Amino acid sequence: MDYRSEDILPYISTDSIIFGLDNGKLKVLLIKRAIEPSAGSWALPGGFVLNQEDLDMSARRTLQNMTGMTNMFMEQVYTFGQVNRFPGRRVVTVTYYSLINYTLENLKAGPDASAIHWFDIAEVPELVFDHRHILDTTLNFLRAKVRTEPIGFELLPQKFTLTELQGLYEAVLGTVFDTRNFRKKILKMNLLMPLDETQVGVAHRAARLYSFNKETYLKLKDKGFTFEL
Amino acid sequence: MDYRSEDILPYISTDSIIFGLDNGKLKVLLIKRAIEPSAGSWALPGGFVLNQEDLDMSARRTLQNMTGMTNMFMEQVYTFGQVNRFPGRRVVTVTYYSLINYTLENLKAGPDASAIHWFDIAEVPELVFDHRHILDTTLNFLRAKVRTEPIGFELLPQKFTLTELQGLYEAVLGTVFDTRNFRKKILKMNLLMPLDETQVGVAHRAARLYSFNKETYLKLKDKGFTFEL
DNA sequence: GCAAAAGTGTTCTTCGTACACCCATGC
DNA sequence: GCATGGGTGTACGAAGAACACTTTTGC
Repeated sequence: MDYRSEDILPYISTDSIIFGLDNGKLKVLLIKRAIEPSAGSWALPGGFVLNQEDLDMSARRTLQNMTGMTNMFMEQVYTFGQVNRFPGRRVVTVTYYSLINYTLENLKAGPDASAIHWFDIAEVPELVFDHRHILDTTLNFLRAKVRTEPIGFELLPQKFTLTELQGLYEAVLGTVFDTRNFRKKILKMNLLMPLDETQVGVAHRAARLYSFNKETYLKLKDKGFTFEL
Repeated sequence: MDYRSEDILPYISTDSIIFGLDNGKLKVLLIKRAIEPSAGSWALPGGFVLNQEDLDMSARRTLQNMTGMTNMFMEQVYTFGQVNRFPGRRVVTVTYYSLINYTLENLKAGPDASAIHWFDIAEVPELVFDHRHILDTTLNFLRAKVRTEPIGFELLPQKFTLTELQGLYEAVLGTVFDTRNFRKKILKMNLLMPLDETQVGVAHRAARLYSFNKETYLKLKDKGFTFEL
């Protein structure tokens, strides 16, 4: 995790907005900076891009170092390059967001951070630089995207109940759906495989589990189908 | 237009995809490179970002130098940063697109270009580096955007006919609309002001002119209205 | 008067929305 | 047996899609 200065692109960083879902709440992963400028403040995880590294790889590396995960869902959002967005020098940052299956285990803060923490999206502390603006922009981007592409599933375990799915959309979009209409709509798309399994260990009627069928989605998409919620 | 090397960010450029509408055809403005690498090839207009210049300003400067226009509609699309996208050195490029009211007058190629030309979107020549990929990505972006935000008007003169408007959407989206349904839908939004003017100099019944009412749109948008075509 | 584009309504189908009760399970 | 969430259908209204003819103007 230590790089020689001749190995990095001095003007370009990537920052990542990592979303997770905990108990029907949308969460975002933040780090506490251990290095100047603004050591001790909360910030989005990120870092400088290496000379021999694609932008996407840079963002993936950040997330991989913290979570150990590879092959996670990740997309570029926007590039912020105001002259004075970063104190003391010019840094343009390319931002990515990621949707991961929320776990508290195995989070590593990394050498540049003294702490790492999941924050409820409604309780994010003050952030360094323009990171609050970046977060807001990304959240709007996510809200638009989640309604027109079936990416929400990335936040859930592979097997999930329809109630969990509805809760995910309610958390991300900040709205409430009618249960009957929501089920009707999502099931009519034929993207969900009903499994011969139900929840276990719940103190009420156990819900049927479903899984998202990505192959079917890709086939339907080719034929002109668009996911829309 | 000549900058000292200490005034530029050596790793970051902006490229612009400039769209215009000519006679119901979507066009894109390209330059012929006058400098190495790949002098003599067609390319997207662009250039390095200055040290004391926001990314948006860099893209605007490019367009301003070519057209003399200021305050044109312009939006960031995506940032391309593959290690080997540019020959010989690492350059990350932030791409913008612009929609302008098509004119052939006053186009200046600038010092880095030996020619400048509007190409029909279906007849774009071979482009340098990854510019073909950038153009394709931007075209997809535009197609998605134009259906959910009233940006298409930027391609038309201030006063236009409904037939011109329909032709614009058909050119951008590559589809055909039913005239009656198109008019019904667009007029019901109440975003168009019918003017007491009609076309002149046409060899058939003169069409009524309309203009887009941006203030009304912004008010409606605040109340939750979304443009959708 | 004819060529060329402007302008206009109705029907049918599809989709969105509103709404309330019984079911299965764990404790 | 009761508390908790799971699961289901129908009726109404709104919006989208299909479709053809008359009007105006320049030449």
